[in-house]
Amino acid sequence: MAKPSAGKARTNPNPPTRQSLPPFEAVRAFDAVGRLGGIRRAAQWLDRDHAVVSRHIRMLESWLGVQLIERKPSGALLTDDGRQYHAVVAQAMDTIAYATLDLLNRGQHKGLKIYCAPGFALHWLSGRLDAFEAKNPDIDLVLRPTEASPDFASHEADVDIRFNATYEEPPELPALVRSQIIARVPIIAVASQEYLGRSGPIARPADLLDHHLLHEDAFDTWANWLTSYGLEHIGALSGPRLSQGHLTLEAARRGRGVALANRLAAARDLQSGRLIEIGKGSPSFPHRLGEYVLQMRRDRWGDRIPRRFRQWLIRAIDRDLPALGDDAG
Amino acid sequence: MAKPSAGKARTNPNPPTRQSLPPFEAVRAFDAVGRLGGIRRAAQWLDRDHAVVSRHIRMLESWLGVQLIERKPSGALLTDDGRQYHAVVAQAMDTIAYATLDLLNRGQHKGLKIYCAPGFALHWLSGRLDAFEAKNPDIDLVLRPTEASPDFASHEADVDIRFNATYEEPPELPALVRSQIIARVPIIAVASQEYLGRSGPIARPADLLDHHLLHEDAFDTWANWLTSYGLEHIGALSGPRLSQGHLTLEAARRGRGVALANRLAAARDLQSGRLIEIGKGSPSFPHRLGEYVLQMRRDRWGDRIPRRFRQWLIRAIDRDLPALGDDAG
DNA sequence: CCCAGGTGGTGCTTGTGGCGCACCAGTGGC
DNA sequence: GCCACTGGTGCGCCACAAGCACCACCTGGG
Repeated sequence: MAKPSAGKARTNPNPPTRQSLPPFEAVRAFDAVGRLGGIRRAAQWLDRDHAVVSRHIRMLESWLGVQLIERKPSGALLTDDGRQYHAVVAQAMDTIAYATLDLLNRGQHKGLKIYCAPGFALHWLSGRLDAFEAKNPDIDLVLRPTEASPDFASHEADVDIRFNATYEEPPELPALVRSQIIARVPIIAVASQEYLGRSGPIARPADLLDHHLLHEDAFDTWANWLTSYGLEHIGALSGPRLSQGHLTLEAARRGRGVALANRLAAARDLQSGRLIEIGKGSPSFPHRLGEYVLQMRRDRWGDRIPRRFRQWLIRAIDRDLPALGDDAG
Repeated sequence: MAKPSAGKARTNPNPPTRQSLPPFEAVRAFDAVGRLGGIRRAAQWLDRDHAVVSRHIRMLESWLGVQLIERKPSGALLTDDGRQYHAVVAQAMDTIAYATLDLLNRGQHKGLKIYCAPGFALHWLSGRLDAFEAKNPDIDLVLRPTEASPDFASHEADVDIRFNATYEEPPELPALVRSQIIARVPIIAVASQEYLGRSGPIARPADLLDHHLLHEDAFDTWANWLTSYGLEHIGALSGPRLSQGHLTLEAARRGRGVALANRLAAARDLQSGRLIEIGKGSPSFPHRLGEYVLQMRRDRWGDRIPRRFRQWLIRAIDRDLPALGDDAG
């Protein structure tokens, strides 16, 4: 007999054939179905497609060689074997879940501090974040729109979201930061219908040089964008400097000139018609792309809470993206 | 509050945040490490690479935000948190394992009847099957070398293993049978050193027509193989018909002529030098491949025992394959 | 009567996570 | 000093989980 080994384990020293535990995802699905009495209901609870749960149950039944549930048009009912098995399994899963929660509270990672580019917070994140909060009531969320990234070294924030134009030099990241692109969005010039009606025509990017350009903090944004279309020697640009993206959009809405924005930030105005995308679909204005990037400490990448947030974020964005990337719409 | 729903479940009607169960493979790894006091030991017990276990533990710690084990050069020791968590988790896993075993015995699928091409049984399977039996003492194994496939419809066997040359028309499978290729092996001509010394040279496949060809049941095998090299109008072949593959090999060993065999069946003789592969490495003899195919009832594909067998089989073959497919060796 | 809204099942495609391999670094006994 | 252990890690593979779209079926209500 092998040595009972380290740490005076109080657990069963002669484990059962641990190797023959059924595939766990299937057990989890079975637990949910048993609890809720229906495959679709269980799927909803597990936040999965019902097809997944259906297959898991069948696989478990096949694996065990025992029928666990009866499928009725009204839902799924446990068989006798199933009920017996479920009682044990559910109890065991509860045990693990409670112990896990205890431990989670011990490690006091209950907060998630998100720094974020102001535009993204205003136009997208703030409106959807409550859905994430509802799903994760145990997480203390803090969202803070800022101009600059946090100091990750001093744990100023857990997560940061920024926007970079792909035609500009990407900012250098510290070695301890890991990043992931979460969305690619066109960067477009926009103005109000009224402004376009009374100003000169815009057939090519160069035409914009004769227009009222609305700037954020610096002139670079417009300059780089125009340069990316092959314009050289743009010279000194002029126009109001409004310090923040949403102020330029506001000015554009009021017909004060042409603003540069990414389509996500301008989505609502474009849809309502308050702003018009200049050169939309025109071959003279091929899309210039920007990307939203999520960044956080490399060594925290796998942690439970930011991991949850990342998963939720990319799924939520993927849901919205068709409306943004679509050229025809 | 939602309805407590069907089936008067005796289980906790107000489940804890089931969604926040940790990834299960990680928990399983942690359980093993806690039991055995070392990552490599746990890996061996779980029949996994130690890298996997190492990563799972780190992931679990990161996910929980709590350190579970201390790594020492002498092995891994549970921390206080870890010990506490492990006691609960191990107990719960035991519970599930026992309940599962109960159910497995209820569904009396304890047997596995394997039909198999005689050559495969003789040269490969029979020698390794004891390893599978040792790992799965609960399974009643029956291995039966047969010339023909079993009748799956009447459950004559659970699993069947056959060999097909890829240049021949593959046999039609019944609709209820599912198959999987488990190995690709060159089909080669072999003879003894002594025979080759006293007979004419063999530089091209056509030269074989002047030789003593050792046949299995019918002449087709040689005929098809030769045809695959572009030889036409081969005419009537002659030579002894020895009814089974291993008899032709035996005859070849004794210098009675040239036998056709797949490299797996001939492996031992090739290695010991009793047989020589004709045209080895020569551009005139590009490899003709055959494949071993596992087949079984489609509706039993996912069942626990054949599934286990399949997994073991393909892994065992993969371990051996380099020695078979290797041209230089 | 049929149709709308519920149930579970399934073929196809995609993406991710589990995995092995090969290699590394640190430790301790002989 | 060597060697046999320990655990950690970058890389590439692939099986499996998951989503999607669609199917067949039942049932109750207009």
